[in-house]
Amino acid sequence: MRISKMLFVTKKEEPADAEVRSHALMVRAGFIQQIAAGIYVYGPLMWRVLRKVEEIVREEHDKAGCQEMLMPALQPRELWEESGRWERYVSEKILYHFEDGRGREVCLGPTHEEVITNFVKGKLNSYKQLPQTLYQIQTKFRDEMRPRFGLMRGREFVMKDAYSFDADAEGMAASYAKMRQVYRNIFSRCGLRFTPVEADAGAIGGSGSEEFMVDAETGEDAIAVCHATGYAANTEKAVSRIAAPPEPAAEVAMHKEPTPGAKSCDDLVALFPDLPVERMLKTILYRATWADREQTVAVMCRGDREINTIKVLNHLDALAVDLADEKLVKQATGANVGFAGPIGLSDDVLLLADSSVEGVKGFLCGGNETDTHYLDVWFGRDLEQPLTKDFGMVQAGDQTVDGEGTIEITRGIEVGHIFQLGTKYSESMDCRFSDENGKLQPFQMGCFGIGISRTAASAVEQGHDEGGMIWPLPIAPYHVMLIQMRAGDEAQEALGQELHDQLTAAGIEVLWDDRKMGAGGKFKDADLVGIPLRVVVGRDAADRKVEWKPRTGGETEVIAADDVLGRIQAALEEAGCA
RNA sequence: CGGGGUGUACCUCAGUGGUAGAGGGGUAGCUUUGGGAGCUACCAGUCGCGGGUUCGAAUCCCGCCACCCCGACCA
Repeated sequence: MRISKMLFVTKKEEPADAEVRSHALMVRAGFIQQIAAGIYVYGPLMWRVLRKVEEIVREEHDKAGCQEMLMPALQPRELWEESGRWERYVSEKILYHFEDGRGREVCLGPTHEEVITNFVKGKLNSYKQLPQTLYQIQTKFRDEMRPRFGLMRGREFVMKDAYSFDADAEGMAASYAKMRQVYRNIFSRCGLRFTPVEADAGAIGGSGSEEFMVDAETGEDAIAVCHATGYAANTEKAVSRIAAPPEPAAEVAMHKEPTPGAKSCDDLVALFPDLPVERMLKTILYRATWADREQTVAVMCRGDREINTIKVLNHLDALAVDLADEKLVKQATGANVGFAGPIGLSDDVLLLADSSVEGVKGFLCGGNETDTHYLDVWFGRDLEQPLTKDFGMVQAGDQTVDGEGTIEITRGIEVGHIFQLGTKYSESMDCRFSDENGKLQPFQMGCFGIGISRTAASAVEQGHDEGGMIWPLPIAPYHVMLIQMRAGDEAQEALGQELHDQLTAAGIEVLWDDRKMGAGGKFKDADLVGIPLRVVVGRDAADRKVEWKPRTGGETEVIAADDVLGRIQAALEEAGCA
């Protein structure tokens, strides 16, 4: 394709509102344009990238026996009432919903468990038809509270979602394991560095779940990894083993200490320099919300640790667990914020503790009285140890639970998430099949998502330099950038055309910069757009010589025009997209 | 939804009460031609919207809207 005939518009200046490189570069290069918060136009080059990602996704799914289909984005309220998710999605303000012209309520699908479950109902009737996995690639709509980072978190985005149907839990686990491999293949083929991690299932529900994280500093998720043991988990879910707390020198009776203004552990460390922070126990207050009630919950943990509210939420099986506001803290503790403790809390407060408090002797904790803490407190002696469970957040330097390795915290972009749903939707929507004994059973379902547009953006987040984007060859908008130095030069024009035609005939996608403009601008644009392979037709065109100049790495090399095709084919093969 | 910020040309921005600006961009011409080249001329704005104060408002005040950033959800 000749650039001179294309809508190819780049900007010299960065957009003012782009926070991350992928966003800024894609806007500068004209790949995307924002039209509202979290809503983007995909330009011709972007669309080529998205189609390449989609094609890899399709091929891998089809190879694994999955069947592609397409479900509607527009969905009736009734379907969501059946699964019981309407209320929750509406109250969490995720769902785009409105009345149609006849006063019926509809929504734009944020996900498709309801539609697919409804679709297979009455079609998959027998265990003999199982297992099956169906998928689609489609635009999803979610009214994100905070869209950001360009395509990373949009309100409208392209997603691949797949759903598996099995007769029993073993079957579901097998379907899940198969998809796990499909996902590894997909992200590998896209040329991305990624880490599969154990994950929390969140609002989708179900048992096991894993996320696929593209390694990137700017990722929104923190992940705990251990290179020695191969452990990898989202910090929402991650577990670890921590060092035992230091023992007190002597057993002293519990007593109150004045601690004016000491609201945080830092303040207390300053006040009690001889007391290790591991022997200061924090008590954090939360408000837990269920569909029909609320409850104030206090969770204790060691001073050097943090609470993981997702673990608390899962333990309580609540809809939400939020940090208590000042008013609630005063009501529960009778004190200002910063002095909550386990002793003398209001009776209606549920007290829990993270396992980090186990074995802590002679500790300091809040006094439930402004400017007061208790010192030298012992569980068993001064109060009973509350229900203790892992409610903690892993920290860099923790041991893995098996004690075989050390955890470090890195960041990633969640591009895929796979779930074992179990019977959550098949039960609620009464979607069943007949088993070997003729008994009706709900399907064991799995669901599997890939953010197509996010995957594309994450490739840029992972591949860029000061000059611009660096696309992995398998998903680059074109395979090769053919730069013709001077428009109008006869030898260059002829060789450019010859190469373009030859490569195109060989199935290679060529972006041919034949524009009448200075060399500087062409090179800058080539760097910005980031086509990984580059051929320059310039002053040696009459001798049938060109420059081989990949986007990154390596010196510029003068090669014979006749060798270009071979070079490109070798590069394609090496990148696994031959 | 809470807290903070910004809205001026297609883009990036300057402009603190007195005739709306610069750079980039686009168009035309001449010169140039290996890392965003030079000159000339031209194009381009209801200063987010509504109200108010004032002889006079981009500028001051009030309201609204949009976008961005920081916190709770998710691909």
